[in-house]
Amino acid sequence: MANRQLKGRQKISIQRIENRDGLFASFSKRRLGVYKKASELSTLCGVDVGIIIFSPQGNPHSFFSPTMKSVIDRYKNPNMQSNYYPTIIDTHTRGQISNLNHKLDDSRAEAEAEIERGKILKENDKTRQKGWWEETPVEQMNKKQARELKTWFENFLSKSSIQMEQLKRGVSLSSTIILENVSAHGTTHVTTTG
Amino acid sequence: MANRQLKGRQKISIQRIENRDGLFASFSKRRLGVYKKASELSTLCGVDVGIIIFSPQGNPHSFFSPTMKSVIDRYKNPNMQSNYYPTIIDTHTRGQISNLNHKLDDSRAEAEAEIERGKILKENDKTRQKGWWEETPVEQMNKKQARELKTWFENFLSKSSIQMEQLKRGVSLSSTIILENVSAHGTTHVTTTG
DNA sequence: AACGCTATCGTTAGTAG
DNA sequence: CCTACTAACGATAGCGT
Repeated sequence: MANRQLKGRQKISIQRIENRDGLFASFSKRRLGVYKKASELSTLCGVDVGIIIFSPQGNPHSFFSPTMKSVIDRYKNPNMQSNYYPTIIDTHTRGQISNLNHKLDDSRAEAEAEIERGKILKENDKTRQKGWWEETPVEQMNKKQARELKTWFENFLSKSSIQMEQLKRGVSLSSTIILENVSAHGTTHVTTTG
Repeated sequence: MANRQLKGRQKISIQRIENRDGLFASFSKRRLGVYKKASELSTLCGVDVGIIIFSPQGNPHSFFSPTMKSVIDRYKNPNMQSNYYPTIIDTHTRGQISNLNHKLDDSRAEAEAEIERGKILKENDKTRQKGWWEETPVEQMNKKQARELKTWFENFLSKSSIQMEQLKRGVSLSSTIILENVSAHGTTHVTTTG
């Protein structure tokens, strides 16, 4: 804290950042920013949100809110109260997480997952006022990612059932089984680095 | 402008909004806010972003940036310059849009699409500094939405090819054909009300 | 019920550690 | 790479039209 003559935020024009370090820094900050906005939207309005972002390196990151499971549950039972989820997620997830960690067979992936998870939890802590979200662990499934994304998408597909009917027919997959295997938890956040 | 004693923005806690009107208002504003953040992220960092949001009424909205087509193109040809897209999109899209309008056979959907389209274009106009984005028309395909989402997802799947390989096998679909039929354009924004 | 306004809040660029 | 800090910018809640 030597040079207390900071310039603070300056205006930038929205065009590709050329500086590599600056680009990665901005990507990290803004990716989380988008997630936060999305989670706020989800909580405020009680809606389902899914996001997929490819990093500059080409790695996929995804974010789901409130939950893949909640999407299905709510689809099946629209009258379910919204405060039904917190409990389910809170109790259901803690066990899930450690299970999932054991399922990760790539130790590097596991380490990364742990870091990422800690980051998000900390973020939650910083802005604590989210109800279920503030207690929501984050799941990392580098190895299971494809399955995850697919399952999530399937669920969304099934939600807009009528128009989708014909398309669903072309898509096999036992979404439910996969879902129950790998994800029955709170907001999901998947990152792959490989 | 009678009562100039506005309170301005007040702090809110992030929990479900009970007031229906307020909820819808917030949803509209914040959905666009998320899109804007996502488009900025996409432009600043040159990355692909896809978002799906279900409205409080259960209608799916989605947002893609920069483009489903760009995702594939970039996947096929990673060395392609980023300023390649603006031209393609600008010229390619204008024709696409009117074509798509003719394809809409539900007049209600068409009307809604037009409103939505106008809204986004106006939004673009308000924040003009985005390069290709400021010229990017928005496409509405209520009837084609399922196909769209699917195609987009397929493209993302194919991008993270190695891990996905086995899963892709379970998913048939001629993504490319569909893509070229209904979308070869700039940022895509799909909304369904039905 | 979408749009304009503006005070205020929340996000983030710039910077240092 | 991440964390912290700050100042500035950008998003938006609350109103009014």
